[in-house]
Amino acid sequence: MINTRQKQAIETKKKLLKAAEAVFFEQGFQQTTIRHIISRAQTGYGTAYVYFKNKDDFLIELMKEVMEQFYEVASLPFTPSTKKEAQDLIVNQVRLFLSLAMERKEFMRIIKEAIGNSPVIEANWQNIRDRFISSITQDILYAQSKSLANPQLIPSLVARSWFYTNEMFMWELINGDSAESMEEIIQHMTVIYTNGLYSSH
Amino acid sequence: MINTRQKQAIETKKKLLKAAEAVFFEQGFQQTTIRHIISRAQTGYGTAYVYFKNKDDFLIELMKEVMEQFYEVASLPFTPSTKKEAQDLIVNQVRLFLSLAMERKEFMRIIKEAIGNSPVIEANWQNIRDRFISSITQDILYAQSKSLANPQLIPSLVARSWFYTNEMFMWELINGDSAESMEEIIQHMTVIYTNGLYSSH
DNA sequence: TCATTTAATTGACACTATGTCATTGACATA
DNA sequence: TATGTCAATGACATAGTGTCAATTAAATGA
Repeated sequence: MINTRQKQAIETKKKLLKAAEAVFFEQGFQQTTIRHIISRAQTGYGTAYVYFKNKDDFLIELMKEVMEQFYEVASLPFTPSTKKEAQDLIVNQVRLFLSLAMERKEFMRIIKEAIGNSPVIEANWQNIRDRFISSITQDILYAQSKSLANPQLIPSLVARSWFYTNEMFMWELINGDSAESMEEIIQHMTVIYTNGLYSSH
Repeated sequence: MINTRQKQAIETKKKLLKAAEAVFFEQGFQQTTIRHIISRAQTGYGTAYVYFKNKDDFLIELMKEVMEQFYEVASLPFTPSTKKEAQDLIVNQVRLFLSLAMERKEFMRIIKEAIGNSPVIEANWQNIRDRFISSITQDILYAQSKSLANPQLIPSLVARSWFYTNEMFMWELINGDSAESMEEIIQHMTVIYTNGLYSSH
């Protein structure tokens, strides 16, 4: 059912996407121009605009897969019956979140750069944030209902606090300017989150 | 000792700075062009480049005053002898940090936008981060030496965790998308930081 | 006072990038 | 074979940047 023409079109779009990814990695997002991309893809200038609205659009398409993976991590189940169990589940989710980002280090760097540059990509990232935060909010509500967590705290506020810390350490790790290992970071974040800096020790 | 010419020059630079600030507020950082600025300042196009290297340079100059104020908040003394006292000092510092940002709401929004756009401005902001983080690191070391804080935690890691939360809530408040009041946010952040989510209650 | 030097100001220019659109030509269709 | 369709194209209009030679007006000094 797919004729030569359609194959050709799909092929061209793929070529452009691959070229865009390569150029993004080599030059960064800001430095990349449409001309760089079409030159690498060996297509005419106008061809880029047949398949993509603009530079952002290339990255949005490339982001889709990673976005899906983040959404999966965000929606992991959380039904602990003890504090110990809760801590284990939390550590596990953080590890998945950070590992996923680290597996796509270069790509995440491009996304970081683009967030500050393109409102559409910022909105995409905000979507990921919102999914994690609402999922964590549910988790805290559950923990409160089981008398595991401090019932006086506002779940959505605590969820944001927790996610923001995770996100910032993620960017730190992506940039490679953390002196500590990922595991050390995970352990510390979790201890503070669950027990606090001034807890009994 | 200042002659007419020098006065003229200072006046022109001031005019440009005021114009830049106004245009940044009206159009945002990205949308603003040099032509917008010189048009508002009623100077020739080339004049902008006599006093400023480029658009970033305008904002860098405008940032200086706020940067100083952040540096002051970062270097507040911290020598508590009880946990209660520690908590009070922490709450106080956070309140000053968030208040300062909120007093300059529109300006902070511009800075946020520019951080993602200009590596130089990002570096400036990273400087503020670093000052806060190293100051908080010292505070934690002090608290550990007085047996107030968990001695097993790595101070610089905890400091980053704490500052990142503060920073992210600051941007939230700046954007006006927090449902909660600043005081609620401060209280929650501090409780989690010092006692943890799962602490005795 | 007037000629000369010095310095602030200027806009035209060269350059780079974007997004559009009329044109082209190869494939599909009858 | 003739005709229609659509992917591909690059020239063009537009918009922004940063530079620099020319201009203008103040400072200097004989």
